[in-house]
Amino acid sequence: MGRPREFDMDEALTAVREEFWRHGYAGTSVDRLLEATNLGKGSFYAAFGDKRTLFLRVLHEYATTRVATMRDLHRGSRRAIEALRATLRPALGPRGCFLANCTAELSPQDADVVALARTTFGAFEDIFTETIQRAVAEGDLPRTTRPRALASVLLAAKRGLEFLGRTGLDDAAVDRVVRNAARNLLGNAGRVNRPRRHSKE
Amino acid sequence: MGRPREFDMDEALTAVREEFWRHGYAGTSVDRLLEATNLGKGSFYAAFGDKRTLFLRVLHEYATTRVATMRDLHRGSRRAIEALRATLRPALGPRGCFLANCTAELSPQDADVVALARTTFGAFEDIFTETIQRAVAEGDLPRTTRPRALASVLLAAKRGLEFLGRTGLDDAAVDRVVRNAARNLLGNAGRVNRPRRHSKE
DNA sequence: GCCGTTCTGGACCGATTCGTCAAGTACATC
DNA sequence: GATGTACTTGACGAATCGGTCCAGAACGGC
Repeated sequence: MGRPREFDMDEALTAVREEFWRHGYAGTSVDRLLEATNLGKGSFYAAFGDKRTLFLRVLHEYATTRVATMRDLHRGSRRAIEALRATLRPALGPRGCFLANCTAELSPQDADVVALARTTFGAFEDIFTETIQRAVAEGDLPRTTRPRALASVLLAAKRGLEFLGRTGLDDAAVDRVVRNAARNLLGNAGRVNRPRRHSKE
Repeated sequence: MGRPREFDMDEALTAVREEFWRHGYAGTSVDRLLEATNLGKGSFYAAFGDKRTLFLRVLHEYATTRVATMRDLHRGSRRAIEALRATLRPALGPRGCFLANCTAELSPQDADVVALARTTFGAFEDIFTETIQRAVAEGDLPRTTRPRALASVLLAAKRGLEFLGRTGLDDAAVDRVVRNAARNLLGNAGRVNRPRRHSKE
């Protein structure tokens, strides 16, 4: 009943997320969103409500898919230790994590964003903990490992590594740090396909 | 010659930094800055130039004093390992690091901020490297330690820990992660005043 | 006391901000 | 094909944006 909408909802939401991701919340004007989605003002406000509501919506969607992806990657891994190593490597490119960026921008003034960040990264920690327990069972981490403790450190390291990627550090440099972090935190057990390098560093 | 300015320059710059810190670059209006500094528009623009120039100025000042403070703390420490442990503990409260926040907000669009971030955190890494070498010499880190590699990981961990503090995690929880990180990365050598804890965790 | 210089406060500017609203349009149902 | 319903387009509004400008005020040098 009624006139069907002409635009693809998912496409529009993706475009919106991309804009907020690139320019931050305050730095993204509604006009820019209209341009990115090819929507008129009426359609926009009818479909999404105001700017902040839409922002929280795409941020929530982003967070839940990130958690789901992470869970799949960990549960689906053949060896737990491999999932942990892969997790350390930031795969998001120079834009960093959408949620982390928004938290950095808005944390002093937006309790909703902070709450979302906490539950999301808390979920990450839970997933890590589970995988670490499995890695211990599989003999790739020492029996003395305290899963939750290591998981929290792993989470912090991951966040820090992702940040370093945003300071204009080239991929090779970031990758070096990632490998160092992996060695320090996860040891060398179960390491496969380690390239033989003879760099001075 | 001429009329002397009525306001205290340092006070004004501090107030400006505080506003940018709390609300981000895009989220801080000039009017807000006027209110925070108690300045008229004429005085403001005459003294500081435009918004972006002022922003970069306080950001630069922040970065250089952070580096200087860090250097003093490390060079002035009696035992190198103590400085490293202390560094891991985020001392900035829930607002996080001003420069890191700005980098997260502006990195895709402001090359100047990115450049400042890189040199600043690069300087941190240099300082860490120096201290780690000292810690090795003092027998608090194993001789097999690769200083630069550990320094980069330490930097990433520090940044990550600081971020966790922004997700509304209470201080006790953050502190637990800090201790875990310290144990994983720095070992237990030279540990003093370790509180005896018997928590379940 | 006079003058040149610098600072101050606020009026003012055009552009942009987020959001509303009304008039028109395209479809489903009957 | 008439009707009702939802979507589309863009004009419009009040508020705010960053920034300019000017008249007046407060000082140092003479």
